[in-house]
Amino acid sequence: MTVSRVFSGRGPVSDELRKKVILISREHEYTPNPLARGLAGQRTQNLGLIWWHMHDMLASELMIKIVNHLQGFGFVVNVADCSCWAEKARYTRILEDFDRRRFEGVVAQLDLENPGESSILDRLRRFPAAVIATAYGIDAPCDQVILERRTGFIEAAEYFVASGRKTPVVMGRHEINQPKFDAFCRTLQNHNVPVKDATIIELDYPPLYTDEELRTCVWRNLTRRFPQKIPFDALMCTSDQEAWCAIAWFHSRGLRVPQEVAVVGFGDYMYNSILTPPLASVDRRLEQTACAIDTLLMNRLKQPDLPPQKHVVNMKFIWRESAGS
Amino acid sequence: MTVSRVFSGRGPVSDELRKKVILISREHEYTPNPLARGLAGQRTQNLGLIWWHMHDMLASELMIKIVNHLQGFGFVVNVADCSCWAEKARYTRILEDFDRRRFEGVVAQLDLENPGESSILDRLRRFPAAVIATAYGIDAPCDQVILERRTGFIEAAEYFVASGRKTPVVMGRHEINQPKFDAFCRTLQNHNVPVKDATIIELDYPPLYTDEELRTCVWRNLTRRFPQKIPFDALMCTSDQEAWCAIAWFHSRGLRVPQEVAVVGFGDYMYNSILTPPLASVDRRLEQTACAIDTLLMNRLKQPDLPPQKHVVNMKFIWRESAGS
DNA sequence: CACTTAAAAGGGACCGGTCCCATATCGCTA
DNA sequence: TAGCGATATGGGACCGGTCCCTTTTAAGTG
Repeated sequence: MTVSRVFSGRGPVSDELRKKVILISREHEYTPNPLARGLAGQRTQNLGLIWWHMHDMLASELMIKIVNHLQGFGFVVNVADCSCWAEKARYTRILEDFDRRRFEGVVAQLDLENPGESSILDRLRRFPAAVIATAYGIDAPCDQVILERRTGFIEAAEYFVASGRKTPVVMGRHEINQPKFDAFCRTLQNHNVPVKDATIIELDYPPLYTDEELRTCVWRNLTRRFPQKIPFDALMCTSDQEAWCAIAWFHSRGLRVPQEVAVVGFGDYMYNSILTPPLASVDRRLEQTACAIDTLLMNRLKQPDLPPQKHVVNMKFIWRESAGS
Repeated sequence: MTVSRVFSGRGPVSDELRKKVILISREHEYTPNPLARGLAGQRTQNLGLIWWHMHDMLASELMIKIVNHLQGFGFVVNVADCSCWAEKARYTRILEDFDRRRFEGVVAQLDLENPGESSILDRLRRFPAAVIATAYGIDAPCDQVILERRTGFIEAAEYFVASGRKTPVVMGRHEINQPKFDAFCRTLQNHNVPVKDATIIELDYPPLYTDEELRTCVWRNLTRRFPQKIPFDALMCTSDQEAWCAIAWFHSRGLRVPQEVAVVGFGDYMYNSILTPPLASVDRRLEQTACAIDTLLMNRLKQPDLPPQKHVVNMKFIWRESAGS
């Protein structure tokens, strides 16, 4: 009937009648039933958001920002979490459910590095989808925002060199950080700083860890590797936590930060400007990332046939006193 | 038709026919359409989760835990955020939308202290709802989990007294923390420790603040109030951030923590066991809170006519070195 | 004023389930 | 074997919209 035209906005209705409909429906507190709408037409005003693991500050903060933005566009956002890394099947099942529920679009956090994701990508392709990827140059058949973490390492390395450090090193878990280590080392080489085995300090804590475990791991590795004197004058870490642990260890050795060792963290989570010394870090650019995701998804909804878009967000070095001057 | 019976589980079907239906539907990859189901029956398998402001670590972590649990029960969770404190209208509008979409239940974070919430409560009552409340003894007509923060303050005060501190004080934003201050002071009095004006150090930073602003505020207030010697030997704070700022200030004055001042934070966010001195704090009991919410909501869905339930979660003092011994 | 043409309004099938009720099936007793 | 009740199955209206197509209305033209 005509009422449908008024509320959906498609099809011609005379101004006079439209006003009458609106008036009457307001009287009766009528609003279209979203379920019926979804069943008949295809617009459910529902979006899905699926995350590999939300228990991660980047993930959760980002999620909240995205939810907030998408809400602003009038969507209802359904959140799903696949915290078990191993369970690819669960991820797929959730996507299937999204499909059944006729969600209009999906925001997915995905590790495109992992070749096993292809079955997920297949399903994802059925929606207008925007993927947050941590991959390095992989072509997925959907829109993606790429979190380029390496820029943080490059900028830190450059800062170290520029401020006269002779022997910068980098520390972190090896498995997931190799590309960042490479970027760091390459930058040093580009500035004629020799890269040795000792330039990379590998940590071996598990993917899910307590602060206590992290602390023990950092102290153990540093103590084992450098029982006497430390052969470096600048340390880049893959997280702020690691950086704080390292600083505590340096202090326990009587080393001053940044005079004797410069330290830079990664992520810029919190407390960095509160504690002493204020910790230099790398800003994750959450706001930009969230905006990029939203824009990509909204554009895709408007123009489904656009070729896949790619948006790179470069994370940025933030100077604070721990980096020295 | 019979298929509906098989999938919905209500109504009698012979085993033979049931097997046949399942077999065939598997062949055709058939699964019931949730939208149609919601439209006809009333079970949408949708839950709503509405938060006053998610940009808050307690809120976001809690939300993630709850989403995770509820997912486990086969629900799809819709997340909504009303970050603007002032906008009560928005909250109500979102609840109306939940209603229209026939959500089966709602988890709501709400500040029951605020008398203006009654219109929200009215709407909330239409659903099976579980409310996370920060209120002190208010009776709402729905299930609630009450986050009892005061226990943390009471336990800290008791610890201070027991460990021989003579002049403990408490610090924080006045507006929202008065009940906690009261609990702290009352505990001191119960142990015959005199409470003076100086026992409460009020901070005046805004509800939304940067780390920088917080730091400045703490330093300014401490410096202004205690230009010479500090008249206390133990400090309880309303957040870990405040505690770290205070510790930094004490260090700048040459005071040792915990020897000359014991310090306890609140929230036990992160880094507390990594940094020096390890910071005593109060655990927010997120896991318990999330479980309580889930249980309450699931029970309510099963038995809608149960009288409103109330579950109190007591936050708990966590000893670490900064509290002294 | 008759005649074309476009815009506005309404009719009815359909989306894919659930639910009430009528009918079919079956075993059991009298 | 007719009669009965309980369980199984199928029919049809309905939930509340959208969309295609037809009919009505209004405006524009020779």
